[in-house]
Amino acid sequence: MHPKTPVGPLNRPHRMDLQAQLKAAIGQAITTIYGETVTDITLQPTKKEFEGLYTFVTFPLTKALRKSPVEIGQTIGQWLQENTDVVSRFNVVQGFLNLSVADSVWTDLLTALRTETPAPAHRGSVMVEFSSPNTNKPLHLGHLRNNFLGESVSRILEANGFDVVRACIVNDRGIHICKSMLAYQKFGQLPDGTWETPESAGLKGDHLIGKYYVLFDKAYKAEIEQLVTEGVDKEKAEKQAPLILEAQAMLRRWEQGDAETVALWKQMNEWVYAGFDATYRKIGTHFDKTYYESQTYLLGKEVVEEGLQKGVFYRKDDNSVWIDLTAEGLDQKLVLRSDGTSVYITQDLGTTDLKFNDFKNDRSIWVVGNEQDYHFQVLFSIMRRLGRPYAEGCYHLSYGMVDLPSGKMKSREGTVVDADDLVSTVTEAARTAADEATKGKVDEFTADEQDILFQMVGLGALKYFLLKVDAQKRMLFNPAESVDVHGHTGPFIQYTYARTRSIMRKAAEQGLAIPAELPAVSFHPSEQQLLFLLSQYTQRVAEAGDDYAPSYIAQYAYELAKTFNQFYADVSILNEPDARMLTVRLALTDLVGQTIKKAMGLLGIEVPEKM
RNA sequence: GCAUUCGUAGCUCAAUUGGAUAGAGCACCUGACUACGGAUCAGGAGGUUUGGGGUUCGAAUCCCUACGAGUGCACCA
Repeated sequence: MHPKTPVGPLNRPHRMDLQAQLKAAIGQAITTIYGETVTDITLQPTKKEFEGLYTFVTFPLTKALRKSPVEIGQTIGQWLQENTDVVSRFNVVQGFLNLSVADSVWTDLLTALRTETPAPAHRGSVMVEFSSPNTNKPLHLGHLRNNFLGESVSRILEANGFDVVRACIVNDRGIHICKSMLAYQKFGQLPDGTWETPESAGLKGDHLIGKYYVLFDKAYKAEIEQLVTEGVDKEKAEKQAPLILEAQAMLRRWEQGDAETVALWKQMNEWVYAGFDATYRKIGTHFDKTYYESQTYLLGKEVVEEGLQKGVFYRKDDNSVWIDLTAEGLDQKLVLRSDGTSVYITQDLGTTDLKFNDFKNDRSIWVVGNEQDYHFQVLFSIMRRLGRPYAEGCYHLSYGMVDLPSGKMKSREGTVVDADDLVSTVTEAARTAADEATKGKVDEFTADEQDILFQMVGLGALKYFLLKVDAQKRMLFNPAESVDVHGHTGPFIQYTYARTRSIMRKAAEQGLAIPAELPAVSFHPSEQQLLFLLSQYTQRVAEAGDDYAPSYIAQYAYELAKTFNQFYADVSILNEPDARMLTVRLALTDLVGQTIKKAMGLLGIEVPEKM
């Protein structure tokens, strides 16, 4: 919190923090005029249709001061104008006091924003778990939303002073992998007697394994159908089909460590991981730590034991172990089966302990879809009941499903959008868009440079499309809109960045330099708007960190780009005859470019020098 | 049925966390010194914020209720 500081030319809050300056001034005005102390003064940006930058709402003061909202506004406004050098003008509309800021303050602000980049205070460490793929099929659109969110939140937290451990828990065991393995055993041999590999098939490893998963499903369905025509009812048929029995048998062999089964499992997983790695590299994410469920699925039983001793859990007559969470508004929940084997939550209890023991993080975040909201409520409640000191630092970053215009994505119906295919599609769309742009700079690029650019722009479009929406909301993925480069899109922001860079290059060619201390000028409204947005960057990053919300940053980056383009249309930069004005506008342009780059960086989106 | 999330322009999303006449983009019209980069900008049209109550000086936001949608309610993961 900012200490109460006298307002005046000699001593006032930091010049970078315009809001704090104004708040302090208003606080002092109220104290001086009315003899009252108001602790939380809130300001809001002034609506566009009124003159002013920040608005102070006086309605809440009417009771304490026993004056009309208008009178309070007039009095405070008058005082601020006369007694501070921050407020240059003011107007009052009902209970709204609109304050305009003096040019000198703007100059100070721009200077400070350009020269002072305070590093965030160290806030501790956090683990962000995301992606969490299954090893039986390639990544799809849903994973992309998850990955982009996880990567972006990681970067936002780093910007807020956290050390981040990116963690991935791979679901590499279970019946679904056995299905792929079994199909491979049955159908993987080629006519020449050799066995199919990613190389011989010309497929990424994850896609090859996905292919066999589909083959299993087809053959399995055929068996069910056959049984049904023989008069078996469907439910029974699903359980009796030879293929599913074989897959279950294979899972048992795997659990017993059967050499041949484990060897096949390892081989197939290697292929899958190679495929995943390629995708992760392409979309620009990596993990500091990967946990494999094959190594963690037996964890958690000692936690159950501990819970029983502490009386947090109880054992039923049939030997199963439960926890009663009705006091928290939840249900009774099974934590260990009657045969002593684990359920999903048992494993998570163990894995959570493992994660905190491994890295001693202050916080831990799970980026997992909202169908698991209840699971995480239960998990965190149990951790609190067990007295885990880290329980309060646990957070489920829950996100909504991605729908297609045709409806839900369903792997069984083949409506899943494949991640690799999608990346290729958006990259090609960027190429097409560049062809259509009348004044793009891609002609200056080599073929390789173009490939890099189109991937950057395509991924920019895709990432921005998925990140601009509030994570918790279910969203509609419209393929046509996701590759759009106009309007509220990633490429629009990338374009704006390229524009700022183009101007800065030209300025450098002309030998124009920007001095550390900027000359005094009078600011155009669109310049004030830009400066205002620039001054809010740090705060928006902090809010995005507090709420784990990349969408805040996405919205901000768009606003900034849009405002810059307005500014660009309103005034001349390099053609400005007044040298002082030109200098200030260059400084603004430069700062906008840097800020766009930083903001997009927090989203995991790169920006090009030219496009 | 119970729990939970959500419902804003034709469509996709915002709304500084309770503030002014609810804002952007797409789509649709109209315009911008052959351009400091037109992948841009300006303007027009488009709304009973699902309906109905309540709290408040003030509600898209908080409470209640009805309707509609998603998700979860396995000794699956």
